Amino acid sequence: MSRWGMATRRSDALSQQRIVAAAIEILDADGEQALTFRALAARLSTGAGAIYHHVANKNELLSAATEEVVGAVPGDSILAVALGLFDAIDAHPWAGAHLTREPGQDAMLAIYESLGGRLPALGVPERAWFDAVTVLANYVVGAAWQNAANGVEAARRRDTDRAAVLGAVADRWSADPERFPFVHAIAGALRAHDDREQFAAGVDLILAGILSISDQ
Amino acid sequence: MSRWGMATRRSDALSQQRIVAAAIEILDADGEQALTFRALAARLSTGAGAIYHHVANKNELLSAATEEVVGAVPGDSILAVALGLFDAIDAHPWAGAHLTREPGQDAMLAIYESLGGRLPALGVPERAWFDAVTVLANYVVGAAWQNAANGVEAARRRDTDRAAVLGAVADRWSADPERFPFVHAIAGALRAHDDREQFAAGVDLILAGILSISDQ
DNA sequence: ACCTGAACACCGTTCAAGT
DNA sequence: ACCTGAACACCGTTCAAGT
Repeated sequence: MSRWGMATRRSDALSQQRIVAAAIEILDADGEQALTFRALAARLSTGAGAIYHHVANKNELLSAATEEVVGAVPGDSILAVALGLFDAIDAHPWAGAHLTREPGQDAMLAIYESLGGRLPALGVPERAWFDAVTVLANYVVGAAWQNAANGVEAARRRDTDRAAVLGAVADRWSADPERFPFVHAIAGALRAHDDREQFAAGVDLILAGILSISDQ
Repeated sequence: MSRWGMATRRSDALSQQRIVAAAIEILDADGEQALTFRALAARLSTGAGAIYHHVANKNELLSAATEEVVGAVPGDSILAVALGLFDAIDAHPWAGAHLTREPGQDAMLAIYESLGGRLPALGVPERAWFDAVTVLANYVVGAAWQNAANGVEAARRRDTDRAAVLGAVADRWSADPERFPFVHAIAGALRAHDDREQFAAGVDLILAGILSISDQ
């Protein structure tokens, strides 16, 4: 064996990294239900059982894939980070689904850090940090996933775009003004709204609350 | 046949209502993964296929069960409604999981209505209603589900209580102060905190933001 | 040590056959 | 019309057997 024998190996040898990369390709191309160990093994030209030598189970695989696409979103401000997460979840809806399915996972840690890390510099007192970042993170992930789910729904119904999906939701919201007067009142705003802009307005509302609490 | 023949029938005849009630019993007793059509059919002394005459599929069944336990939470104020939802999701964690899995579902409509319906009386201008209720609903459902998931985790590890679970999370948050300085800084607050009280503080923060935006 | 792929123990859903 | 329960078309995961 040559002296670089160890370095070359089989060039297609399995690894966590290659498995997660292949999983992300499947998830992005065909959605969450397309990710099965059989499909993943086929794409990696191996057996389904081989994957278990590198990832413990499907949940860990999804967590690793989620960390890959939402970890370390850059941004100079809380709003910039929030919009970065919004875009990442819009591009990878399955990551939004996984983040909400497992609230305590490691990927959430990175989100807490990148959103909350800017609070001290804003002059927010330490006693408010925990509440502030909890509200921010829950809103950012929840609203981004809600938006991404609308995109998935629009893709599922091949004949409609995202505006049509929102219109359909607005119709449903308007359907029962007696039981749901408030929802009926905001249905128009839903129909007219721009997802990303509205998302940013929500972040601003929370920031206003944080600063208002801080002054007390 | 007697003249009350129609009214009596088989007393155990299937119906949406009975199926949903049985599903909730299974979900509350043994958790989400225990709800299978076979287990449900066994509890109802029928065949699995019979259920499909009354509910379209498992997703619809979960949606109906979720509406049952989080629909129409009473409360005089936004905080009271929010705490009612917190308690409902704490008592039925699977409902929290389902609400976050399907953001656009009907049960969410009721939540928007009960949380947002109090905004007009607070003097919040109509242009702020949509943002305000979106932030509120995402925080309430997200944070309540996060809390409930901690309870599920505590139950799963039979030897620990909820405080121990939070302590373990806090340990994880403290583990890497270089990469996660902010998370490290708030780990202490997590360990010490009271879930329900902290949840209420988050609602207050959002309400402060709503009122601050309203004054502009 | 890593890989293979058949086998196991399940699922949700369908559907011919019954009442 | 409603119910029955076997059958279908899958899953994630395990594990004996290979290299």
